[in-house]
Amino acid sequence: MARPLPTSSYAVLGLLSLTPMSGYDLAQAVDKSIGHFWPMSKTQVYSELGRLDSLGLVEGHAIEQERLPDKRVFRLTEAGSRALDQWLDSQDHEGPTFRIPALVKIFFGHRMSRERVAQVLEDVAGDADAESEQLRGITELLEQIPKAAHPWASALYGLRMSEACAAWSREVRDRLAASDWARGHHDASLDSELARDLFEAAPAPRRGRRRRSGGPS
Amino acid sequence: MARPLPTSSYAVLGLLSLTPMSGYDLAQAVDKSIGHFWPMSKTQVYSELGRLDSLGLVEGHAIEQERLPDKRVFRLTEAGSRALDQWLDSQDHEGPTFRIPALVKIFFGHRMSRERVAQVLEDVAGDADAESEQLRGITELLEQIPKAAHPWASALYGLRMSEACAAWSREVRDRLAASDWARGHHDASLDSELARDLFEAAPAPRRGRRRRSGGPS
DNA sequence: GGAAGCATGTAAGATGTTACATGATTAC
DNA sequence: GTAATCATGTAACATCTTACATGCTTCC
Repeated sequence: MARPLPTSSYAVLGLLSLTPMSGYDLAQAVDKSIGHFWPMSKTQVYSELGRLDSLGLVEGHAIEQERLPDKRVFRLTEAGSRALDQWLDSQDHEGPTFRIPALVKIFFGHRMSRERVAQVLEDVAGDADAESEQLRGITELLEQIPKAAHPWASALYGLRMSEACAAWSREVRDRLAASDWARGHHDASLDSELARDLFEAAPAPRRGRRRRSGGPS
Repeated sequence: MARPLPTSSYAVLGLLSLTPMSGYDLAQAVDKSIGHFWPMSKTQVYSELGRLDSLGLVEGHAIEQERLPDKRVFRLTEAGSRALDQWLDSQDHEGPTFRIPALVKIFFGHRMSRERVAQVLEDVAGDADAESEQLRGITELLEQIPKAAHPWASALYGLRMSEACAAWSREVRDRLAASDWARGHHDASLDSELARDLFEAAPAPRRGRRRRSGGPS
């Protein structure tokens, strides 16, 4: 058993399990479904398809089209279907990752003016509100469709997260405004003394692949 | 003006702005501070240092050590300091990305048994609770340190998110258990009919670099 | 009738991770 | 006294993105 496939492979297998699609269609489908919590670019979809094809997990049929470029429509093979179910059943998946540049800015907020920090927080809240609104629509729509329970659950996740994000932003804004904390900007020297302590304080969360399904001891 | 630097570069600049460090120290510092919302591997830190050095934004001094390998301690240059402040001030940053394999599994929950779905949700909640507990400690600690307002805000973000994640997991669990939704498993055929509609329903959220600061029209 | 967009992809390059190397030091 | 860990990195590789190619079609 070689290195396990990355999550992106299973994402593609999963979408193809719903209906056969071309690479282009797949990329669209990603953006409109799992893209909220597992983004993939168009080209990455194509290279996943290449790999899965060479592994025999999907197979593609060329289809000629009028006034459009020919396309290859891919569908799961038996092996692909099994691989997908095995992954769904296993606990051996990558850990989640969150990458939020705005938070990096906030972390170094002592180098910014109060106003600038407030503005970054505002932006975060604004983005989160927009996302919330969008996801609220999707969630409500999916809620009506009895068969769409799992897509609904996924969409709700995004909704709850963006709500929490907006709430956090406002909580911090109020807290910073209310307290004396926010005074003492451009006082990096003291902060750098503090730095050592901070780095000691926080345990290191390790990410990456987790929960390896232990074979027989 | 060449291609703008990736967020990771500024993350390194930011940490070096607190205190000069070796690559090894930096990697530790990342894990214990911004790693929660901007993870970087050790090796990536080194390659960022290489780039920043060649750009003249940081400079390293070799230091010999007894019974330990020599190290190079890096610090910001004037240009590096300016680059950092400029980034903090700008609105031209990458968008956030969330990659959550467990959610991909949930999305394809129709291929799993009810029990298995419940277990995945449980796992998510468990992980979130563990993360919450850790971050609660950090947050409370930082709350006491007047100068640590911004690190506090960042930690609080992680805390609020993991709380929301755990809450979501339980909300979905209850909802799935209560409703008739969860029946009709292994009924992928209907779901695949549905698939088209789903893909139509959801607007495509585009990610990547945003808010380009518009130059003069 | 030129510009923008759709429907397909491919090629090149940047970003990020896992595995390896090495000598000292500490833990059992 | 061997195994694990620390403190430094480097080399090799996998993942993901941005830019390009191409012919049709729709918009103004």
